[in-house]
Amino acid sequence: MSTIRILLADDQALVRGALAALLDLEPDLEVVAQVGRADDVVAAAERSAAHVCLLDIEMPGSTAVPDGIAAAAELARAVPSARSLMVTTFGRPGYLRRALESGAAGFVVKDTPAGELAEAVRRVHAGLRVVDPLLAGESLAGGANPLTEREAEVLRVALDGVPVARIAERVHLSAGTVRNYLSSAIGKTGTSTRVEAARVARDRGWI
Amino acid sequence: MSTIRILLADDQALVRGALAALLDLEPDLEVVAQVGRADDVVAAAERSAAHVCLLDIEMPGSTAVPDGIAAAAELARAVPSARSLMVTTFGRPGYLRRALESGAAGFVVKDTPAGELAEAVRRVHAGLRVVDPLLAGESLAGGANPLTEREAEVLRVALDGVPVARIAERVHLSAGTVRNYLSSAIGKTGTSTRVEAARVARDRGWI
DNA sequence: ACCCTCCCGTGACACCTGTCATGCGAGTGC
DNA sequence: GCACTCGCATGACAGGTGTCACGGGAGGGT
Repeated sequence: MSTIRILLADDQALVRGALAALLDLEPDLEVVAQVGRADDVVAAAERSAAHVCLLDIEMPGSTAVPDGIAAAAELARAVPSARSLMVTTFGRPGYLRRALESGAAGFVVKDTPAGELAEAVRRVHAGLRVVDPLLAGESLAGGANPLTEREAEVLRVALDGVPVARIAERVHLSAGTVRNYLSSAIGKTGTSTRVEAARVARDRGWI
Repeated sequence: MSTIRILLADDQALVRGALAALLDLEPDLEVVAQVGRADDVVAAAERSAAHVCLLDIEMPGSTAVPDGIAAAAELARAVPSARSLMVTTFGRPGYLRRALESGAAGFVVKDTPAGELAEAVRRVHAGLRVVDPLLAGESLAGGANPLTEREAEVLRVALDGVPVARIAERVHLSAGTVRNYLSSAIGKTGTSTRVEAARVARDRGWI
């Protein structure tokens, strides 16, 4: 039986190398490529003919492919023979939903015991879906994203606490309009300031 | 020659297990304990007679030992035979300074190539200091922490964007006093809102 | 006792923000 | 055409926020 060819994508070289060491302990697994940027994934997957791609979500990239979820979407389109297994620090419900919508075959958080990773890779390679059952429950309970595209846009900028005027110029809207969207988002999130609203929206994967 | 006994402390089980796999590839290194909380470090280090402790900084813990830096300080006090090597995601200058002040013998970021970790462990075990040279430069350039203890305290709470009134009750001060401290911190950080101030203070390791 | 410093609080002011009602133009469907 | 929705903008208001000057009171040193 031939080995499963794995691509590792994580921006932290130490974690990448450590995961490679962990997976290479398994005789049926072989790490054939490693990248540190989301926009390098597709090319490396093609070149290495990887079967399974372990993708971190929080990873730098280009504007077109800014993170691991976007990389999974690109991969599903460009290299359909490769299957994506998301490996992420944060178990945000919205991450899971967006990852599965983007064509990922599996989703594990970095809290998972190390021994289970190899098994997750095998299951993904076998065509099964692998999803943390706890997280799947949260994701369903959380419900859909109630924010409009504009609300999400201003919230993303509001995350780092800049004044409304600066949010307005970054998104090319008037300050008054920005305040309207923020007010609406504050209502939908049940918070009382724009920064609180932005933080809960991020934690729910809404932005 | 006997092996170097290593304790691994990282809250993410997968990363912990992967680092263990990486280090166990080296014949002279042996991972003898693993913990996932800052306040478990000292007991595990004593029990396992570890020589070198790899400590993640961002790690949950008790109020007395809230993170990896506090664990390093406790370790230096309670188990002086064990030496600490900090391994962290964020290369914030203040982290480095605080870690060294707390008695850590080394400091590497998770961007480091995987092959260098084992060497860092050996050097720490040999009594040398290991510090990322790039980070060391930044740390010196950054200068000392200009914030007073109170300013740092209110900024920590301000990080998540809650209204001033809620900051005031959490730190047991009047709202007016909180606004005074925030105003001072905003001036020292060169920002214009409390959340911006809190974020730059955090990124510089001031809080 | 005296002065001095430091921490905390208060009050006042201008500005920023969150909320709400309203309006205007560009589609869209009938 | 007409009504309708939708995205964006405006204006007004109350309350929150950042800034500043000032003051009391608890140590600490002499």
